Amino acid sequence: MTSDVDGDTTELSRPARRQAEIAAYVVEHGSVSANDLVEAFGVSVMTVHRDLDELERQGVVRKYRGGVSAQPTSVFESNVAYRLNTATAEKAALARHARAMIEPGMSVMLDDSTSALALVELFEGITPLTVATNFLPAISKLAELRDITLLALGGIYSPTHDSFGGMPCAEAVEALHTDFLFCSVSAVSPTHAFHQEEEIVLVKRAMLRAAKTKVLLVDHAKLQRTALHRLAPLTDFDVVVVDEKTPEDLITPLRDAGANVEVAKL
Amino acid sequence: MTSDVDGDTTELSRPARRQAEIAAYVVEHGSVSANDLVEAFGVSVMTVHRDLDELERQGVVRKYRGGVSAQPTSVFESNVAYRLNTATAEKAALARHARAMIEPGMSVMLDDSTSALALVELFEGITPLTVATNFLPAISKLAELRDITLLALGGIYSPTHDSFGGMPCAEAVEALHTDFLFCSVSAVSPTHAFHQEEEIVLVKRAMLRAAKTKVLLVDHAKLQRTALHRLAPLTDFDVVVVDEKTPEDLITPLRDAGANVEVAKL
DNA sequence: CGTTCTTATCGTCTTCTGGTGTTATGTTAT
DNA sequence: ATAACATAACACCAGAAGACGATAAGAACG
Repeated sequence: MTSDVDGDTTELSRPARRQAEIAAYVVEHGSVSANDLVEAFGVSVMTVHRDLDELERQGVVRKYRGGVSAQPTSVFESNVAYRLNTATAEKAALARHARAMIEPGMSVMLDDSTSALALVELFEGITPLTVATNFLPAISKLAELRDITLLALGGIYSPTHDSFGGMPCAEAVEALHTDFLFCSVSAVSPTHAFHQEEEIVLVKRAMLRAAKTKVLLVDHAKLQRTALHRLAPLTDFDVVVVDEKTPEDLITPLRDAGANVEVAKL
Repeated sequence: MTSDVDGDTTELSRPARRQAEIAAYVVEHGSVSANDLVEAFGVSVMTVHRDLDELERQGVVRKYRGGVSAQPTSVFESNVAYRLNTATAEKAALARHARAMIEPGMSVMLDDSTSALALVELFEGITPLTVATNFLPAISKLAELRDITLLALGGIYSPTHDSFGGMPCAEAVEALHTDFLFCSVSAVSPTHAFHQEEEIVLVKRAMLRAAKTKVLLVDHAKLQRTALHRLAPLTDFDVVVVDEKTPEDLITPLRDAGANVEVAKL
């Protein structure tokens, strides 16, 4: 039996999904041998090793002779493959809601979040548009679109996030000023937004400074989690968008704390 | 009959090749109708339009009702699809020669040239390595490689070159200093390197300032052409690599002018 | 020195998407 | 209004790449 992390199991190719599941399995067990995984997932040793190689490349596990061990769960949680797997329907709803705010001719900044990626899919038709992002999948997609001015935010590539970061990226952000920022984080308390990794926080903070209207996209799973680094108070965002499945009693505290919460329908 | 721009017709997918040929056709005829192209290339109207859309996106032609017209040939010549089509064997040889200069642990900068792209293919095995580039195909490829620190040089995306440029890019370059720069240009005289587009020149100049050892990759076709903007004297480059097919009487003038010319074998 | 684990290489299979034409609908000119 | 042209929306096909396992060669461990 495979340990199903999340309810949602659509989207994403089979190997990628299995890799995410293996990652979860490893995190859960601390450390396991290749043979354990062969049994648990019913694939050949070779395939297991290939999966583990990829996960190691992304920085999620460490390989040693005889098995693998998990890295701190923080990096697992910010792993792209994992994130792509979770709450895709909710993210699509958030993206549609965000899209409605954008008018042709505007400039938009996107962070390296899968929610932002969902938004990119909807850009065709709101042209012309200027989009700045440090997220490689988003960059690749936008490069193929007409009538979109793409401003890539360079920096040091992170295989875990599939995006660019570090000081070079922060500097690139600082040179800009856009109408909108759409971003997401890994955890949201009633008062603040949080993220696990300091490097990412660095870039996100810069982005917050570089945009006029700041929008935070939050699927309801984020509201019950916590993470290490405090990114910013929710009142720093002009809008906080949550999905429809968010229970009322989680929304109220946000509003009480002064956040401007909107609910994305469907 | 299709107008064959260059002797070489390998590499590159069929549609991409046809698009390059269509582009050449349009440049030659100044302006043509879609139906002309249907006859000339033996494909359906729909396909012609799709090709033209793509070429327009790249900035190579302008569409209007009833046909298309050519843009200045300079942009045609710097079109990626076109460049990928030319002298692939020579570029591979140049790349192999360049590869031999690189040792594990070094930092390398690449410009948005197809010669540089050929070099990327050879990077596996020279790890660890730090690579900085503004060329999207190179970035995508490098992102998948292990043990390579990828530093993306962001900026404004150019569909024609499939790379990032402008001031943001130049600034990103200025913040760096690498061991090597491998770059190429569109034309080389006995004394100078040239390029058609000012924006590109801006970035390349910055790159020249940001690297310790500067290597210019030149396939022999470049030696008989000229272009608008003077980029730099050849003596600014530590090495100028030419391919084996270059006639002696084209190499001698370069050496006489003080360039350090090396010939890439095979 | 053998055992266990890992990697390399090959062949097969499948999946998928890129490329295309056809038909139908929309748009712009005259 | 109608003809010419452009786009949109299917559906099809093929080639390529991905995914996987079996086997064999290689490396680390005891």
